[in-house]
Parts: sequence; C-alpha cells; structure tokens
Amino acid sequence: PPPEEKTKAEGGGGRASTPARFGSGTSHEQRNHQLLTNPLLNFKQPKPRAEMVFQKWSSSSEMESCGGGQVPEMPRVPKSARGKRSVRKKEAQSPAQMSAIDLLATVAGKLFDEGAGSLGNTSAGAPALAAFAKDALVKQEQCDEQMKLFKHEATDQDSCNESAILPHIVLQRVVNNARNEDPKAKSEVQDKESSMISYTKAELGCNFGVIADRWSPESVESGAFTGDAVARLMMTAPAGFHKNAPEMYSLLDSMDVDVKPPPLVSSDSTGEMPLHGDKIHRSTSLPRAPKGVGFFAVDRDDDDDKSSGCTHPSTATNKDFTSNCKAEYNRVRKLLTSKHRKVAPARIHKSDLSYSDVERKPSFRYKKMHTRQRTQRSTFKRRKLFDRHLALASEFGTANGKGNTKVAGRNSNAVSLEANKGTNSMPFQKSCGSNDCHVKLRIKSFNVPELLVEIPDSATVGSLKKTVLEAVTAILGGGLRVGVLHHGKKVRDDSKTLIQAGIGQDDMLDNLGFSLEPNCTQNPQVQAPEDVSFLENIDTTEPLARITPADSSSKLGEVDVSQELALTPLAMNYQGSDHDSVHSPGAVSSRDKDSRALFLVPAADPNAGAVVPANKTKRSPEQGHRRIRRPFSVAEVEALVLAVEKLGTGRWRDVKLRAFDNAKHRTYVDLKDKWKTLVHTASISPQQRRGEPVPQELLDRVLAAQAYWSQQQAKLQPKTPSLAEARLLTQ
DNA sequence: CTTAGGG
DNA sequence: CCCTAAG
Repeated sequence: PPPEEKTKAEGGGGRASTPARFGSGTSHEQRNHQLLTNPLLNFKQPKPRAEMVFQKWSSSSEMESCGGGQVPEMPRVPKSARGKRSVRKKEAQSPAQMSAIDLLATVAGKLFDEGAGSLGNTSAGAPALAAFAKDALVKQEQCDEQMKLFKHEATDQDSCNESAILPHIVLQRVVNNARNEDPKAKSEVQDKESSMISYTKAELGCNFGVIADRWSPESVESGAFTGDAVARLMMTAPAGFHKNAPEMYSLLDSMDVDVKPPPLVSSDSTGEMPLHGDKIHRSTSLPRAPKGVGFFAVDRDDDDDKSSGCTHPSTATNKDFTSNCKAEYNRVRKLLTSKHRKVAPARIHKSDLSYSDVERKPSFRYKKMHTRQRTQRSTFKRRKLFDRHLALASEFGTANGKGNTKVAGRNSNAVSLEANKGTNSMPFQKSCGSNDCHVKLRIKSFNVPELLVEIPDSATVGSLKKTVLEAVTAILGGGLRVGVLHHGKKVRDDSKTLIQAGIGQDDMLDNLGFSLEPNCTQNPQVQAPEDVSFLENIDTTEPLARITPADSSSKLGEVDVSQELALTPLAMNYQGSDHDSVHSPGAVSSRDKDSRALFLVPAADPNAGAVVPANKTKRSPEQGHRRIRRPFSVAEVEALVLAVEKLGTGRWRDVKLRAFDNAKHRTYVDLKDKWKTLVHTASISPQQRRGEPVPQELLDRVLAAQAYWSQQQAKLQPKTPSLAEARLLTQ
C-alpha cells in the first residue's frame, strides 16, 4: 500500500512525466517526512507508519524494478500515469459514457414501459415484436430476458444489418431482421428501409477501421468486466441467435412503436433529450493514442432530425424511428469518419461537411483537454450534460401505483454489432475502395450492464423514473467501456488491424460483438490494501447496491416514497471471473491505456439548445443543469476522511484520485466541498445536522485532520516567518 | 486544470 | 452543488 508515495509523486513531478517523479527528491522527501510525522496517521491508523515506510521503500524499489516491483501499487496507475491515465480516461470514458446514456435511455424506457405497461410476462422468447415490446421487461425476469435478448442480439447476424448503434436510438427498425425469417417481411422492410439503408451506406461509408481502432482489446481486458465472463457471454449468445432475432427487434421496436414511448427513449426521437445528436463533434485524436482517440460530442438537433431524418416513411409507427435513424446514422458516420479525421484532419468527408463547423470547435476544446491529460474536466462536463438529460428525463411521468414492482434489468453487456453489407441484407459490409477496406458496422444497441430497481408500488412513475435515473447515473458515474469480442473472445490487442484480428472477414458478423463494461478501473484484488479505499469501488459497488433517491426526489418534489434501487454493476459480477484480464500483463497495462473508443458527448452546443426545442419539455435545454444531488454516504465520508488524513486538505485532486477515482460523479471540488461541510457538521450540534447521520467518530476525525492539516499548512505557508505571523496575530 | 472560497 | 478568481 503505497498510496502516499504515489500521490506525492503525482503531485510533484507527476504531471510532467514518469521519470520526473523519481527525480524530485526534495518535495518527495518532505512529503514522506510529513507523512511519517503525521499524528493522524500514526494514531488513528494502524498501519500508517508501516505504510509510509513501505512507500519509501517501494519508491526506491520502483526505480530499480519498474516492472512488478511494487505489486501493491500495481493496481494503481503509476504516478506517471497521471497524465496518461487522464488521457485514458478521457478517451475511454467518453465512449463509455455515451453508451451509458444510451443504456440509460434504453433501460429507462424499458422500465417505463414495464411500469406503465402491463406487467405482462410474455415469454422471453416470444418473437412477436409487439408482444415483446409491451411486456418484455417486467419483473425480475427482466434480467434474464435481457440477457437472452442481448445474447441473441450480439450474435445475430441478420439483425445486424439494420441495427442502430445506440440504444436510445434503438428505435431503429430492423430492416433485415426478417431476412432469414420471412421473405415477405424482409422485402417489405427493405423497401421501407431501403432509403435509409442507402443513406446509411453513403453516410457511413466505409470506415470501420476507426471503430476497431478504438475498440481495442485493452478496453475489454482492462475493465473489471472484461474477462472470461464476457467472453462466455458472448459465446453463449450465438446459440439462440437466429431463432431469437425477432426478439431483439421486438425489443427495439417496442420503443419506437410504443404509443407512449418511454420518456427517455422518446426523448431521442422527440428531441427532448439532446443526448444524441445528429451532430457529432469529433475531437481530433489524441496525440498518440490510437485507441482512445475518438471523442464525440453529440448534439441532437431535433429539428434536424425531423426534417432531415430518414427520408422514407418507414412504418407508420415510426416517427421516432425516422429521426432516430438519422441520428444514428449520423452518429455512426461520425464515428466511422473520425478515423479519417484522425489521419487527415483536413480531410472531411462529404457527409461530414455539414457538421464540420460545429464539429471543429468542439474538437479543439477536447483536444486541449486531451493534451492536458487530466481526465476530470471532460468527464465532468460530460457528466453534467448527462445529468441534465437525465434530469429532464425524469420529469416525465405520471403517477402510477403498482404492486411492489421489482424490476431487474440485466443485460449481458453484450452488444450486438451489426454490419451492413451494402443494400443486401448482409450484415457485414466490406467495401474496398482503393486502399482500405472498410467495414460497416452497426451496433443495434447497448444494454445496461445490470440494473436492479426496487420500488414500492406506491411510488409514482415519476419516482420510478427518478430511481432509474439514479441507478443509471450511478453506473455512469463509474464509467463504461467498450470491449470487442470476436468469436466469443475478447480482442485484446488494440493494435491489431481488423483484418489481422479476422474482423471483417465473412464471418465477421457472426462473431463480432461489443460489450459494455463497467469501468472499474481499479481492481480490488490487485489493489494494495491501503490503497484500496473502498471508495474506489464504492461507486460501482456500494452506491449501486443501494441508492436511495429519497433525497433527490424529495428535492425535486417528485416523490417521497421510499425508493430503493439496487444496482449491481456488472463489474462486480465480472471482476471475479475476469481475472485473466487483470493478471495478464497486457491487461494491467491496458488498464491505463485502455481505450474507450467511442464516446459520445452531448455537446454543449449552443445551437443545440436553440435548435433543439425540447418539444415536450417545458424547460428549454439550458446548458447547465444542476447536477443531481448525491449525498455522500457514510462510506464515502469515511473514505474521504481517510484520504484527507493522509493527504491533507490542500490536495483534493489527489484525494479524488486516491479515494474516489472510481466515483466519476465526485469531483475534487465536490470532495473539497464535502470536507467543508463535514468540518462544519462536526462543529455543530448533532441536532442541527441533517441527512444521513455521520458517525461521530468520523466527525471527530474530520476535526482532527482539519486541525492537523491546517496547522501543517500554516507551517509551510508562512513565508512571513513566525515573527510576522505573530505580529499579525497580535495586531 | 487545480485550488480555494464565497454563494 | 455551483461559480469563479487565481495560479
């Protein structure tokens, strides 16, 4: 458990580069000394001393053996990684988040449907779309069903043809799903969809490479998720594939078709939720990261969607579909094209031209951030946006009482990937223009890793929504990553080309899959005990496990019903099984550099706001919506206290990294603020305190730490010697 | 981007 | 939590 060292190093030369940290002897030493002498550490913490020593030791050893020297530290990214890590996060997370949103939308939609709809329990396997759409997701079975669906989806070749990439847009109709099943249907669909398809082709063009590039093995492996578990999932998927293809569609369609589209989902089509946009801002790729290069900001322009959308009427049921499909296409296109951009920024795809202006600005912004390598900013911003969206979403809702419904949604994480082969219904298309062969892929939807929601029947729909939102948000907070599975195996080598990986071959569709993985950066098992403040995982585990929206809901005035939401991020499930990823050298390293390739960000595009008249939403999409309130849990407080005891009160970023690295929704500013409130709380009478009571013990520690570090700070600060200080004081 | 504080 | 000035 080398926390200190690490942090210190980070603080010191960390920013610059790895080497620097070792070099900076002075501050380093000082730090250690400080630590050693830190009473708080010594007294309150059992091992502080040892730890510190160890740290020192480790640092030296580290120099000697850069490799596995300090096993304990391994879990954490090397100090040097700071920059790296940030980069990684930016890259990786973004995509993840995007999916997360989508997922959220999807899940929410499902939940809503369920909630609003009948609790019907149509068989999971029911092929009928309509049927599925309505009942599909009710009850605990939901999880299982989803799993099934996803599995199928993942493996479904046929379905792939038409798939949409994002969940929210799940709406896309499956054009070819029928292909194998019903010739008529197929043809019919095709006709309807043909225009769309063509559009797709044109727009998407051939750029699969980009995606592949970003979705590297690392992402798969690095995540807690990665691992065999995923692979297994994927593998299993194929089995039912053909048979169940319809299910997928039904699922998808349900959203579209549903008269009352789930708010979240509908938002897409309606434009209430600007999450997905027609416009995607693509930032230029990172300087050197082939993998995580793509950042996307998506602006959704409802107007655009409507007007531009897919030309063909599609089915009567689909208004949404049209708009959605467009959005999807655009998105895809963007993603795909991003590669080009990366290679040759100057070059702009025909399709991209329209967006060029919009896109570019954002790009710069992101670029800058990337350069910085600090993860937080972008994350936060994104998060903010997401939250906002979520919040909006949560607003819909009518009161509904149902029996105590327990909804468990789970998805295997597997994402179906679809490729289009030209107009044919071929899922996979490989178009070799001149030099490059491009593969067109379409991801129908991403499912939410796992979502467990428990809510009293007395709760209102609004509360349900809120709950779901919270749950999803929690997941989002952890971040998501995308993994690529080929033939049921995780593709770990990001550097491999699609061709090398065998992706893009004829079999591709069958065997290509994407998975969403909770972004559990830190693997507890690997982490050093010290460093493993539970908080690191807290976000993914604990919070998810139990979220009590009461607070937020009450604030919003939605419902005060006691709601409990239980989320179990896949991470938890997979962490255990996914050892290999963790242990494998590649995996370890990958963790830092893991690429989360795709990442869509609801762009904070001014235009978006104006252009995107949230149809239904009363409120105009103001840019910055207040983030949802997430009261600190006792566990979080404890982690915070622990971290502050060690790091002091002036290094919030380090505190963040140390104890809340996995809690994407906790910024260092949040932590600082929380500390502030904690100090205040500790100084007031228990009767005056509100919210979840914080153990007095913790509060005491807060005061102690505060006092200690204040003093420490005072010591260091005084440029003006004690004399001056004294003078000031006296005066 | 981080810190530090006020709101 | 938000917003911002400073660094």
